[in-house]
Formats: sequence, structure tokens, C-alpha cells
Amino acid sequence: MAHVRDLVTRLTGGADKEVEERSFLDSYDSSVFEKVSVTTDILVFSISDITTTNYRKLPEKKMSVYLTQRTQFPFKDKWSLAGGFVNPKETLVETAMGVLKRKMGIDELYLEQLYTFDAPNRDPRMRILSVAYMALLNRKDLPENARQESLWFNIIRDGEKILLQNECHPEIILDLSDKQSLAFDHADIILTGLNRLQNKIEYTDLAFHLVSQEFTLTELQNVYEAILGKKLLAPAFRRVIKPLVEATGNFTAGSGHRPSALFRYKGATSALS
Amino acid sequence: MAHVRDLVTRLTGGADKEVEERSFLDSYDSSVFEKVSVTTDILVFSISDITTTNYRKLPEKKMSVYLTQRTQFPFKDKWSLAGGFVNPKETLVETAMGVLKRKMGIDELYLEQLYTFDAPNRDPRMRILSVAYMALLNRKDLPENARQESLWFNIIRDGEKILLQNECHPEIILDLSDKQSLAFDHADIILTGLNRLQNKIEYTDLAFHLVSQEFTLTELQNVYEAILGKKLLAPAFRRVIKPLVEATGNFTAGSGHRPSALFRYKGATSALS
DNA sequence: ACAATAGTGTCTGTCAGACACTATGCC
DNA sequence: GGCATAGTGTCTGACAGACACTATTGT
Repeated sequence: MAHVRDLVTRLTGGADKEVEERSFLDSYDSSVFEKVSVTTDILVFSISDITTTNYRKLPEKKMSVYLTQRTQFPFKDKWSLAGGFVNPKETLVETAMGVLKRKMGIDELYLEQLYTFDAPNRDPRMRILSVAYMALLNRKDLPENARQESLWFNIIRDGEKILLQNECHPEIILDLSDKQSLAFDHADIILTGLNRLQNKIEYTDLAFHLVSQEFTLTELQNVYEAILGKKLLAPAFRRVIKPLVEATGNFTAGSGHRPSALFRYKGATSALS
Repeated sequence: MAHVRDLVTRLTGGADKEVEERSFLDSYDSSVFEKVSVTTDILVFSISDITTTNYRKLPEKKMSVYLTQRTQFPFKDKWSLAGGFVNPKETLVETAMGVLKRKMGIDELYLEQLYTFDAPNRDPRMRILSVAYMALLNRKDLPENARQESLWFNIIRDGEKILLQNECHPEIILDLSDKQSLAFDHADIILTGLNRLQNKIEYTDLAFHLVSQEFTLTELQNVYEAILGKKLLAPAFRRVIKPLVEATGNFTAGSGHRPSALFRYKGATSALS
């Protein structure tokens, strides 16, 4: 094969540089510069249903984060984001998807690069660079075990403070303003992601990744409210969101009140605001 | 010193884990996971004055990008962003600032992390991860040589196309939609940065990094127009920007028309819109 | 009947877009 | 004087915030 390319470049003329470049590459010593350890940490967001006692009331929605408890040093027993070392033969996205597949058994979800964290002492072992990703998913798309596992933490706001409360064990509470409450700099990563989400939700269609294919407008509004941390007015919300969705013709039922129309996302017609 | 920490942790109780963690760290083999080569590329934006023939007219403002021509393989002779390999002992920001100091002789400017690029074949030598940074500066803050050098390219829009035109040699034109027109994936990096800037300019104070300490409102408006690529209406622009600036009491002079009041940035009173 | 949510109509104040107008220095 | 820009006043239409109102189910 090499001969063919040689020939082609020679025939197309002015190929001296290309030949020279190839010989340079052949003799390149990749160890000239010291390499760095790189990991990926994945911040997985979803929305939790908090079922209330009253049969009539709708479940309360909260933003939630998927964490795992570390089984090894460093930071043994502390809660941390899912993550893993980057294999030099994989893309960062491939590494991240691999981690999600192994930990949660999911292989399709929204994933976007968040930020690259490189504080010198973020890992006590050595200098490790972490490229953080943010994932959004609907809890119903998960296999049963990953959905029920006690690894989801609800984001609750207490004045200035932002707390993570374990869904199954409400007594487990992590304070994001205390960097020590999570392993590594994962408290920072979560805050960065939360911030990114709050900004982007206003001018992108990110919210639709957090609901099912068919959803009621109230559900969708709850997602916006959970992310922004404030109540919205229904008429205004519907005015803005209506151009982005279309009715499926289906309705909810058995909810102890007027049924709600189900909508689906109607693609990227235009920007939100 | 180790004895003291040992003692302290033992006295404070429940310190078994800490002792265990330290012994783990002491024996940790950092070569367990294969490492990766990492570089930083810095996308430096500024605004260029394009002086017109008419003495009365104001200079036309364009966004501009700082590029260097590669002297070595790979991509010898192609234009590329300033950048360099990351020394494992430095922060990414430190590496980036070092590059800027060496290349442009500047050591204070706005710098923000842009994105981490990791396409497998972005560098023909091997897998190299690049953490891209975006820098904003005012051309007047540069030492004379870096200001005049023919390394600045103006961003000009030609319909859908985005072109880079060398300031000193207008015949040198690079087409950003053609990935091959710049070294590595630097065309992508520039487009990503341009996009980021266009988004953030609307809800942040980034624009002020591109003008001098004292500036006229028309200058500031020109910056917004250059970034957004469209004309704005002066009255509306002034309404929005006025709360963010304060008059210095100084005025421009000798410009062949009515003098213009000079303003300065009045800190982060609140968001823009 | 009634609790609880679904969904719509409409008023109002704010603000961006638009245009017209006045102000001022330098050749 | 007149060119070119600086800077302001004000009208208008669009639209977010706000509230009131009607609709519909399961117990």
C-alpha cells in the first residue's frame, strides 16, 4: 500500500513535503514529552419522582445525581462520580460510554463534555487530569436495578447551600459547598454541571432528554422548575414551549383529576427564547 | 514530620482508614494505567482596527485571531494556533500562559478553558489530547512586535463561509469550513471558540476584555457587532449597556467630528440582559 | 360534592426595534 | 458650511408576568 501512496503523491506533483512529512512521522519518538494520566468522570443527571402520600397529588420532581461509593483507596468509602482511566486507544466519549454501560447498563443517552479538571492535588496519588462529561437520562430508560439502586441523590437547596440527599436513605446527606464531602474534586464537578445545565436549559432543548418520549406539559415544566430551582407560571411556560412540541393524541388516566394530554418533542424548529 | 501526623490522627480517633490510605498511596504504582500525551492550544481573539482612507471615518473593527506558521512537521508551513505540550508538573493554565508569554510577550489577559479535543487522528504522530483555551485581549496591551507582526487574521464572513484573512498580506486567506486549511483540527477549535464567544457575549461581560480601560460606547458597540456579525441599533445598545459602565469625564478629540465620551467598566453590578 | 390538576383568555407593564431628531468638532 | 459621528427622545409592537376563569377526572 505504501508504494501506491508514494506513487500517487509523486504523480500529483509538489509532493516533496508530503514525503518528507511521512519520513518524519515514521521516525517520530513519541516519548519526547512526558505523558499524563487522564480519567473521565461522568456526571449523570436525571429527574426523580418523589411519590407523595396523597393519591391525588402528582409526584414531586427533583434533579438527581448518580453516585457510587468508592471501594478502594484513595477516598475509600466516599461517594464519587462514575469514572475511569482513559485507555489511549479509546476516544474520551467511548471511555465514558463504556463506564456507563458497565455501571448502569445503559448504552444510549445524551452526553456532552463538561470541563477538564486539572488541579494539581485533585488526586493524592499523582497528577491526574479528568475530562468530565455530563449525561442526561430519563430514569425509565434504565434497567430495573440501576433505577432502584440507592445510588441516586436528590439535589435539594437549603438557602445558599446545595445538598445531595440519598433517595433511599434520606439520612445520607452530602453538602456540595464542603469540598471534602465527596471524593476528589467531584463536588466541584457537580456544581459546574449544575451551572451549565441551568444556563443551557434556557436556550437549548436539553430538557427533553430528561423526560420520556411522551410527556405531559406539567411534567416538562417540573423538569424546568427542578433545574432552575424556582416555580414557573404555567400559561407563560406553555406559550413558550408549545412551538417545540406536538400532541400525540394520547392522554394520562387514573390520576384522580382531569387527564393530561401527552406531547412529544417536535425537533429543532428554532431556538427556545 | 510523619510521626506527628501519625500521632495526631491516632489521638483524634477513627484514624485507621487514614493510616491505611497513606500506606496505600506510598506503595501506589503510577504506571498501572497507560498515560496520554496532552497539549494546550490557545485561541487568542482580539479586535483589529482597519484604518480607512477617509480621515473622518472611524476605523472598521473586525474580530481577529492570532496564528503562527508551523516551522516543523507535522503540518509544516501550515498556520496553527499557539500551543505546546503540557509538562506534568504544570497546571494547564500555567502551560497556556507560558506559551503566550514566549510567543507574544504578554502575561496578563483573560483566559478561559474552551474544550478538550480528542479525535483519534487529530495529530498524525500519535494520540494527542488537546485542551483548548480561549484568550481575549486588547491589541494595545501587546508589546509593539506582537501587535504589528503579520500573525493576525481577521475573521470575515462571506455568506455561510467564515474566512480568515491575514492583516498584512490580504492575499493569504484561510477557509474555516475546509478543515485542511489549518494544522491539526485547529479550524474546529476556532469555530468552537467563535461560537462560545457569540453565546457568552450576550449574558456576560466578556466584551470588556477586548477594549481598552477607557473606551467610547461606539467602540464597545463595534466589538459586539464584530463578534455577532451584525449591526446593532445604537439607542437600544446604549440602554442595555449603560448600567454596566460609568463616564470617566474624558473625551476623544481630533477626530473630525463631535468628540465622544470615554467610559470605563463598572464591575459586575448584574447580568447584561 | 370536592380535591386536585389541566388548560385557556386576557390585561398590563416592560422592553427591544425603529426612526427622527439634536449636538458638536474639524477640515 | 457641511461631513461624519455622538447622543437622546419617543412611538410601537411583541411578549413575559400575573391573575382569573373554565374543564375534567376519581373517590
